[in-house]
Amino acid sequence: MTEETLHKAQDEGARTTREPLTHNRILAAALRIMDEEGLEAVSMRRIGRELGVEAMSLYNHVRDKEDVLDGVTDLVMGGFELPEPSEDWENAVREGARAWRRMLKAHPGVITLLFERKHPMKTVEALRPMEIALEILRSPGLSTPETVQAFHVFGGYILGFVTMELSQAFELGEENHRRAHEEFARGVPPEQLPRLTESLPYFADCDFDAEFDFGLELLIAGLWARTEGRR
Amino acid sequence: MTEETLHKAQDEGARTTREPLTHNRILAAALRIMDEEGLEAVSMRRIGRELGVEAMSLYNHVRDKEDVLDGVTDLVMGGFELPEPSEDWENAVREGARAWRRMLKAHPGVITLLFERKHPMKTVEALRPMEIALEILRSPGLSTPETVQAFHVFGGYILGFVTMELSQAFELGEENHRRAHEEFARGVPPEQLPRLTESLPYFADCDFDAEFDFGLELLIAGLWARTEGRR
DNA sequence: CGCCATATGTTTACACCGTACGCATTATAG
DNA sequence: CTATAATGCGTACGGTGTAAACATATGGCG
Repeated sequence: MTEETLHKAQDEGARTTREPLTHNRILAAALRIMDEEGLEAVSMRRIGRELGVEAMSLYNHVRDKEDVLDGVTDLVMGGFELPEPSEDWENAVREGARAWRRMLKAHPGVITLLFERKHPMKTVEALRPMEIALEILRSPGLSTPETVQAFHVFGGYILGFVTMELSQAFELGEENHRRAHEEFARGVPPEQLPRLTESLPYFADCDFDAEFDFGLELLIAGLWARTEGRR
Repeated sequence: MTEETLHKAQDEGARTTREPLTHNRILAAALRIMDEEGLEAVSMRRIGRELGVEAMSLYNHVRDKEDVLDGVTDLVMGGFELPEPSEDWENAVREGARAWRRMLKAHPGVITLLFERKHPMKTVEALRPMEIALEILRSPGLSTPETVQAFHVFGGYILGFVTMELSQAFELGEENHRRAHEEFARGVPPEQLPRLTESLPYFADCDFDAEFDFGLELLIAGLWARTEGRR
């Protein structure tokens, strides 16, 4: 090790603990902000602050904000491990759907990233969950168009259910949740909206896990029945 | 009619064709912009331009932008006519679901308005579609919690399916659609993602109407079977 | 009619956003 | 060492929502 290298290393260690900016560090920071403060909180200035750097410095490692969001999408999807297709088709679909739901709830921002933007995913790893989902759905003998159809049906169900779930359970804390519901209920006239009125308590306090599984089982059973003659 | 009124009327007719700003005119303009240019195009300045007025003038009739978006939500939902509950439960659910899908596709922005914002709807008319949906679902003898469960399952399916549908069919024109899909397909390595590769043509050109009905029938049949003993 | 209060629209200004551009610093290559 | 490239920073422009002060016009009342 030469004098210069030693000196340099010492410099970095002593003078500046700040490690250099990186594409990955930027994406990680953006994901952290998105998960903790919501997608709308992710701004270039906010990411810069998170990394102790000015916003414009990010542009040395990233084309623009779109690029950041694309990267975050790939990051999340690339780290999403879907259970492998098994012989038990019904159980594979069930576990796959639950895994998708867990992932979407863990990173609510990716719903918007995936479905309200033109840009499709770019890396192979990010597309793997989709590949596995198609492989699972196909396995009981579905044709390719039928597989795509099943993907849209299951995918739509999972996506929409989690979206409804998140839109209702947004508040952080039981107390806020309860108060928000009570306040809403006060604005609903029972004589004009009887069904809504009687339903409100069950909207406020319902078992989303069980409800999700219930609808999921309907779809699985229905699709399974369609493939009766092929197995 | 006095001299003054005449004069005034003449003034208004001659000098200024511009009718006064109104809460409703603002909401209508916002809705128009949202449907034609997307939710992200709706800004106070853009609404003002649409009405030949400065942005700040809107604040004489509207609390803030949230208030505008709340109003647009109520406007759309208030004008949304859901088919009345009929004796034929399966058909009522089918037609209800299709009506929801049509509405969400006609006003894609309301998906975001309804599910990515805290503010619930305020007017009775805006809540009526939900009331009717609950009434329909309840009719074959479901308990109230079961009705809520069914609402989440059907609602989630409809919402998610339309979201997927819209996220894929965003491009205006057949040519763009085709080119975007071809470009995406070029980035997908067939040996690593065989299922995705074989599925891509069917993703690019699929019958969403038929696919939607397919999944819908699965849910209807499944739920109908559950109520077997109660009818 | 004159006068004033209220309602409505405008202007300006501030803090945020994404990002184009130019400069300063640092690391590396020749 | 110097020349070049990479990296971070500061400033600036046009966009956003909206607070505050101001201008104008309208309607009521003597």
